[in-house]
Formats: sequence, C-alpha cells, structure tokens
Amino acid sequence: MKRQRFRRTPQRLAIMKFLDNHPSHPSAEDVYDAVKKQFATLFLATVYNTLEALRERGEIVEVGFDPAKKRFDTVTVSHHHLICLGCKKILDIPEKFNPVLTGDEKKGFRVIRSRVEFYGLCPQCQSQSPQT
Amino acid sequence: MKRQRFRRTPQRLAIMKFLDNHPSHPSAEDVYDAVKKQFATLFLATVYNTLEALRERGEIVEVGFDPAKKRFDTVTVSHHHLICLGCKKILDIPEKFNPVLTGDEKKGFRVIRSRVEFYGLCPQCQSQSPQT
DNA sequence: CTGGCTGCAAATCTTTTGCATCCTG
DNA sequence: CAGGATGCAAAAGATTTGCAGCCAG
Repeated sequence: MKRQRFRRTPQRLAIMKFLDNHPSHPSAEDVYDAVKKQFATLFLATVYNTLEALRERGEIVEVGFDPAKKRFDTVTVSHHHLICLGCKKILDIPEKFNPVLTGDEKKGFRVIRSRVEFYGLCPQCQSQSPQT
Repeated sequence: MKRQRFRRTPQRLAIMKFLDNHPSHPSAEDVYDAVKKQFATLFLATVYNTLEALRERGEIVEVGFDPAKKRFDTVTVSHHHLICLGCKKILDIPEKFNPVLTGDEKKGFRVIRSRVEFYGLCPQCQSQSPQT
C-alpha cells in the first residue's frame, strides 16, 4: 500500500501555521475558532479531518491531558510537560529529561517511550495563591 | 459550606466493589455493563454520577490515557503506569519510582506531583508480534 | 422525615461519517 | 483529469442535566 498523498490546501496551511504559532496544545475547537477568521466557510469537521491527517503523518501528536476534549501538540519528539494547576498553562520540558525503569519495575515490558507530566504551580501562581 | 453527605446505596456499593476488584482502569461503561448484571434497572447516568461523586471525594482519580472516553483508577496515591501498545493493557508501577527535575528544567515551577506513563510491549505481545 | 440518590428521558458536547462539489498536483 | 479535500448535514458516542419518586440515615 502506497502512502496517501497529502495536499497543501490553503485551509491546511492556515491550520498548520496556527499550530506552529500556538504551542499551548490547542483543541480542535481552538484551531477552528482561530482559523475560521480567515476562512469563513471553514467547518469544524474539516479541522478534525486535518488534525487526524496530520496525526497520521506524525506531524502532530495527541495529548491526553484534558479529559473533556482532544488536544494536540506540534512537538512530536519525545518530550515532557509541566502543567500549572493554577492557570492551566502547559509548558514543554525541552531538555533531554527521560525517566528510566529498573528491571524489576518493567515487569518484562520492552519500553518504547514514556510520557511524563509534572503538575505544580508556575512562578506567577505561586506568588498569587495564599495557600495551594 | 459543609461537605455533602455520601450515601452508601446498594448501587454505589456494587460500583465501588467492582472498581476495587478491577484495577484495569475501567470506563464508566465498563462499570455499567458489569454492575447492571446485579441491578437490571441501573442507568448509565447513575454510574456517571457515582463516579463523579467518588472523584470529588478523592476516592478515585480520573486518568487520561484514552482519548475516546474517561477512565478511572482506584489507586489514588501517586503512582505510574505501564501501557502495552499491543494489547492495551495497563499495569501499575507500584514501586516508589518517581522522576525528579533539575532546577533548570523546572522553570521556576513548584512541582507538586507527577504522572508517568511508559509505553511499550508486554512479554506476551513481544513474542507474538514479528515486527512492532 | 429529609435531602441525597435512582430511574428515566432528554439535552449537550465532541467527534465521526457520508456525499456532492471543488481544486491541487 | 483524478483523487484527495472542502463544505455541509447528519449521525454517532460520551457525558451531563432535569425531575419525580424513592430510600438511607
């Protein structure tokens, strides 16, 4: 089976550009709201289709932080996240941080990749909130 | 505001028992299917309400592995997961494994907790699959 | 008793699917 | 020109909400 071609339509270019400029892990609707300003005829379904197409090609990855909706990340290389419990902002941890399991902990698994989220308070929220 | 009381109805006891006996991070529907065998009149909405009530009380936590539906975990103390990419099974990592960030990586965050998922292949799936 | 819970129906929200038309390559 | 993409509508799921009657405390 040959790999399906991927067309660079204006809508898709706009969606991809928005994703590049917004590393805050937007949802499909976030993308839709923003890109609709340029393409009034844009439909949410098109955004979903495009995000799915991009995910299939490995250009974006889906992240599971938000139980209520899907969110996507343009940074596809293995990396991890810092999530502020106060303002909900999500930062990438760009360093080559990677946890390692000992043999016992692996239970025979062959580990392929990992995902780590650190939850806490960002500097701003630390100074604002009297108690957590 | 005083904490709302929590009634131990037969349905809830059955739901809680099911959760205790099934550490496989079931979804609301998994719970519903199982408990409905004892309570034919049980409604899915009741399961959702109960799960939400338990979550509010901190007796279970919601996990974000599955983008398609919510899943819950009875183990509320910080722990991490091994997820098989082959058969989708999810195992707990019970050891006191915990990743630590260096000062630089923290970007000023005060880290409160972390969540780690290791993705890979379990022993069974390693022997079955010729290539990943 | 009383207010929280269940059974039930219906609404809401997110995501997917189907299809005719359009347009990129 | 061909096949993948868009615009659109509608379906499919998951989850939430509303409410009358019920029952645990």
